[in-house]
Amino acid sequence: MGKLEVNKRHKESSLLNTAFEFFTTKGFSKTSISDIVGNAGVAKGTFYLYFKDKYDIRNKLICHKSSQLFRTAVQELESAPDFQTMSFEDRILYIIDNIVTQLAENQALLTFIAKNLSWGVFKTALTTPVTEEDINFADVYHAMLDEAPYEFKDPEIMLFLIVELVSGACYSAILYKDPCDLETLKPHLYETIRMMIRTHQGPEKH
Amino acid sequence: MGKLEVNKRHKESSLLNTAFEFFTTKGFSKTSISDIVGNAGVAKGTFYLYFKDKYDIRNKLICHKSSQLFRTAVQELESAPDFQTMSFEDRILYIIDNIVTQLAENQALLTFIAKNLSWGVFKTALTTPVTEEDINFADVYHAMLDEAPYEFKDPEIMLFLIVELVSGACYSAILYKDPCDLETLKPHLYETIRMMIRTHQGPEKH
Amino acid sequence: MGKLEVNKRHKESSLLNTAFEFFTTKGFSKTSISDIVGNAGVAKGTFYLYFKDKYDIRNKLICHKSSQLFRTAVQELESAPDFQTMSFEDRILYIIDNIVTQLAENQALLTFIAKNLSWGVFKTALTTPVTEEDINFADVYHAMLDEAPYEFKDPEIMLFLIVELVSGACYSAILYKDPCDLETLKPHLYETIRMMIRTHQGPEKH
Amino acid sequence: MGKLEVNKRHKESSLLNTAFEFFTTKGFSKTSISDIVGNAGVAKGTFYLYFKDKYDIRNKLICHKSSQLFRTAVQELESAPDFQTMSFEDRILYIIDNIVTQLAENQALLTFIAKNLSWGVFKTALTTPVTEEDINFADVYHAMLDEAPYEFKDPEIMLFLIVELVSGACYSAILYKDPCDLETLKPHLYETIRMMIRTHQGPEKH
DNA sequence: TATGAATGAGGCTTCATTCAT
DNA sequence: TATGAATGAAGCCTCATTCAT
Repeated sequence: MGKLEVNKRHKESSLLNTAFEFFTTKGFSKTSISDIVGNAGVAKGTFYLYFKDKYDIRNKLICHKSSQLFRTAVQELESAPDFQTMSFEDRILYIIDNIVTQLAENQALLTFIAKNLSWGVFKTALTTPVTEEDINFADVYHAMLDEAPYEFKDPEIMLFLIVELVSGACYSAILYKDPCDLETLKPHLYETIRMMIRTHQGPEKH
Repeated sequence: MGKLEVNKRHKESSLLNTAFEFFTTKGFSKTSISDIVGNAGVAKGTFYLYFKDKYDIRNKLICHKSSQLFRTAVQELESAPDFQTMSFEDRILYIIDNIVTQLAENQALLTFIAKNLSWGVFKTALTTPVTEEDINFADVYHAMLDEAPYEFKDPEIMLFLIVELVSGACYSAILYKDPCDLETLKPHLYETIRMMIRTHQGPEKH
Repeated sequence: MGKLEVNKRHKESSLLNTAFEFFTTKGFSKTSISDIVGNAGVAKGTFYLYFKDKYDIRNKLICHKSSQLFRTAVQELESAPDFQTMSFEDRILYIIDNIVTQLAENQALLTFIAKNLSWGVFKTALTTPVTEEDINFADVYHAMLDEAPYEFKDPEIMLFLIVELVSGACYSAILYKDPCDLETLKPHLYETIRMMIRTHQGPEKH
Repeated sequence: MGKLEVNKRHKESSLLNTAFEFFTTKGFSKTSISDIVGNAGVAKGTFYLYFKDKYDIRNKLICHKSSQLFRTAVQELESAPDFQTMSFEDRILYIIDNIVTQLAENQALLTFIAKNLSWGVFKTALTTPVTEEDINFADVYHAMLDEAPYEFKDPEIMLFLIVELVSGACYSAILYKDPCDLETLKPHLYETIRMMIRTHQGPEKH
């Protein structure tokens, strides 16, 4: 049993890895199932045992990869030396900066995620972990809100606006340095985010 | 009939119109050249006399359509009764609201533009008019800045951030009402934009 | 539940039933082994323990189903109140009418049998029973001939001609009401059959 | 123009001929489009310029081939030395015998037609000629009826019964010599047909 | 007996593009 | 300019069958 299970897991992740490789280099629509199975060392038909079609594997990849991104950021935040004393605002910015840095270092991933991300997929990704290691960012976010000394008005909309702003802005700045490079953009971006948070900040909790 | 007549004289615009129709209904990759030429009443080969390939016609459409969007917004702004007395901030928001409204009323257009827009294409679109009627929004924007009583720091970055925020946020709110519908989003969005503008506001001009 | 229980005990008949269901609804070539085993609640490999391949299960079904058709007809004939006094001709027509009625009420079966029947398969079906209940129609036919007061010339050819005529004619009349519906056809058909029998009728037995 | 037209006709008939060759040797379902285009010396895509799909080319072939069969039979009938003096019955039997002979000499054609013929397709085939040479057998049949000295009751049903009888019976006799070979069958078959005609014969025309 | 993951050939069809007219 | 027949690579997916467990 164990053997078979392991073998299956192995094939599936082999397909996922290969697909990611191709999607980020050739692009989704120019990647064929043949490309994937060929490099994964698996027969064509086998692909369809694990994924419904090309769209299915793409969605699973997006979920998995964005989840990883957040997991890494949250882990690093929590192991930061001054984590305990950081304010809500600082924590959010820490996470954002961490993710932005990850993306700047992995532009293929940025391209892949950005071209295929929508808030809907994103929310799913951060809410329903695919593998055991994937985290549920929604929970983390709420925990952060609970720890904050202030109430927040419409925290979900706030998060939404931040995510849209960051993802759009970074895409262009990182990949095309247009209208400016990432380092130039950061102050503007982070300043804007701080203000967005403050705007949604409500009264102090009693 | 008129249609045929017009086709004869303006095959190019007939192709553009038909392509737009298909791109917004079936999507770009599921639209074939056959679809386009068939409905445009033109032969296959003729397509290639006007456009290099499928990507070419798409890009031209994006440019043209986004330009139209801005032209309409600017025109309506300028014919607003209180135009003269509106502040820079109000004018920007007027334009944004106008465009958002146009997109909410034309979701096919929204889908088409959003899926294919990047800051690069966008800047091109607003800088290099395709047809004679197309405006150069960059010029308009600079004129607005000139008329403002304040200096602005990095006005291009400011515009960039605004555009990214608005386009991302509206896409989700209009098409999926997620995380909230457009009307619910607007106050948050516009408030954020006002703050972004103020943040970039410099000293009064002398 | 009963179904699962029964499946466990009679996987073969479960496969036969499911296959029949699919063959008569989707057609033979569009039915896959997956369809069959999936709905029969059996593993893929198990199929091949009972049948050589797809053709094998089809042939077994045809044999079984046509045998059933004749068995029912013969049973009803024999339990008819006036069975003892019926002439050979009447008995043959009784059987034919009974079968035609069964087929008219079960058009899926008609389609299935007609599309896949040939005289060869048919003869096998009526000669070599598959299950214990299946009858050997050849024996029944010869018994009927023996009881008749006349000799018959080439009775096998006669039967052959009748079967070909009936099967072809009914297929079209029942399924497509073309060139006429079944009830309109019957008088012509039965009259023709009576004449065919008389033509093959020889001298009275001594 | 002429040149192009001729070229097109050429390709189409090349495809038809090749398809017929494969359908009659390998069978319909085992013949692939690749087989056809490969041997026709045409590109895959070209196939779809002339036929909707495999079923389309099959139907066109059936129509054409059965029409040819009848055309040949009717032509030979009309050039028979005693044509003028032949009775209606004799003429029908002449045509049948001619067709049966053609099929006995071309068993591939017999297999192809028999496996794919239904009264519906058949009627279409004999009513709506595909090429200019194809005849309309319905017209011929009615002309023959008109010339006969007798009225006929339900002549269409009569023809239907004859066709079903002949096609079923010959298929088995020619291809499998089962239950007897063609020559043995003929007397029975033709005798039956004569009787069927007489049964449908009405009063003499005045 | 029973399983079901794996296979991989092969099916059908689409489509951007070319080129002779 | 304009045509549209022809191309043929490439795409996606299905499926009967096997075999290690």
